Amino acid sequence: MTRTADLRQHTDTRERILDAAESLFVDHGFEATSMRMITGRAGVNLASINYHFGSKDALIQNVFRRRLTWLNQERLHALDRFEAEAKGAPLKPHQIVEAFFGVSLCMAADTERGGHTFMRLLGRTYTEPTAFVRQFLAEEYAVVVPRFKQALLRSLPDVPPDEILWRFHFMLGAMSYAIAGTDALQLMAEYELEETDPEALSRRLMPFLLGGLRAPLAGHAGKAKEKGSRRAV
Amino acid sequence: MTRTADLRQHTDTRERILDAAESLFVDHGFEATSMRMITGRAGVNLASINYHFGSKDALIQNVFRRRLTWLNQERLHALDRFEAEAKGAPLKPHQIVEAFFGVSLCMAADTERGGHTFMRLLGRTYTEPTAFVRQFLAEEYAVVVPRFKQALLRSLPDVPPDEILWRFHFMLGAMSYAIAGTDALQLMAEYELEETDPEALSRRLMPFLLGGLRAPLAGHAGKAKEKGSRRAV
DNA sequence: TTATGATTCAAACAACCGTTTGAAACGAGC
DNA sequence: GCTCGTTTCAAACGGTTGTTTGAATCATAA
Repeated sequence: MTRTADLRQHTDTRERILDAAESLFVDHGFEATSMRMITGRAGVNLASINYHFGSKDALIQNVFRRRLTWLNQERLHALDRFEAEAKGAPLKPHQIVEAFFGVSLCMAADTERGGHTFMRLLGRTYTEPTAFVRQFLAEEYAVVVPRFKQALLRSLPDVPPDEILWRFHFMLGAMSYAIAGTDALQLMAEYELEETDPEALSRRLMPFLLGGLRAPLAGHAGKAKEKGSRRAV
Repeated sequence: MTRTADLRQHTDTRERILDAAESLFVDHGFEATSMRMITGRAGVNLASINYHFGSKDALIQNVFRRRLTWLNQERLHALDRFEAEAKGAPLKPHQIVEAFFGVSLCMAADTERGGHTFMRLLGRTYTEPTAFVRQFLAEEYAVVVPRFKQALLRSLPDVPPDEILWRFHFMLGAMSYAIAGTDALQLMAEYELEETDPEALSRRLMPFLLGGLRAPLAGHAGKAKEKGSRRAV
């Protein structure tokens, strides 16, 4: 067997399984997606998942690794580019947001090669209850999150460190809902939601993220009530 | 049988099932939580779920309805109070945010009666793939979302209507991650995340939401600091 | 006490789950 | 031609799923 032909065979059914699993996971979740559904859509034999990946859990990890590794590299490269451009000076907040979330939205805009599907899946998985999935995500983000946190710390020196991390987390949530949420929004507001255009989404989301990221801290003068009828409820 | 005793029996095991299901759904998701797990934790017979609720799907709906109806009523009441106070004038954005998200965070702060558990579950369910759950959520929100949208429209007359809805959606995502996310954050940043204090969360989240909600629209002059470094934090 | 309707219970139901198996089919090297 | 490692295939594995059943148990009303 030539080496190339060998790999072709491998990757052919492997990719078909990964594609089928990815889209089915988005629509039904991990648990509710059976291996028979996956192999059925992929047009391959039931046993081939265990043959190529070993188990269903290993398949899930491969679904993520296939795209997430590349995505995080792109995020870091974007940050590298801005930092090289800044020549040692702290980046501006909008550059950091652009490096992380802009790249993410760019991937979410790719509807043809499955980037959109994957980003929807990824957004929902941050809050995934399953232990091994969350631990796997933690490993994938172990290097990228501290890099962005440090960049934000330098960019916003007056903001306490843990505040930065929380706001990063808030931004992550807003983005996940924004991507996964064409459905959820259409769901809550039964009328038209015309624009699924990815560039329009970016134009909407980025100002929101920056506005939240740079918002004045609570306890700074505040807004009129603060302790008045703040939580009248 | 007296009417009261009859109902007592009903609600006793009913409530135990609902409590057990709620906490198990948060930890394992709907599909991965079996009826035997639920009845086992509740200390009731396996068949009692089908006896009291009819099916597992109906149980899921009851888990939500038990708290969501009340939550949405509180949200509307808070809005009513602010509007009565304003005597016809448009509300300020922070009041609207307070009415919706402040009430939500207030429920999430209740760790003793399960409010915290439920809000974590609710946050993850907005992006839930299962069709019938999402449709159910849509019905529950059918009245409250338009009310808040209209209040926001009056409060921010310069912002286009669909922009408002998107930003409401972004805020929803940020809050969901904030509540569900003590785990996710601890996951991405392996070091300490000392404050789970609900009031501290409110102090962090609310400025972020308001900053995002009131952020200048894209296409306005651009990012080159808009008003100097007005909100440089 | 007896009769009655509401709950609880142990047991079983068919259907599906993820995984394993051993044989069949395949393609490349001798 | 034949051989050998890789991949595919149909079939079955034990176990779990949500649901149903019919008898046992309970509390009340007569």
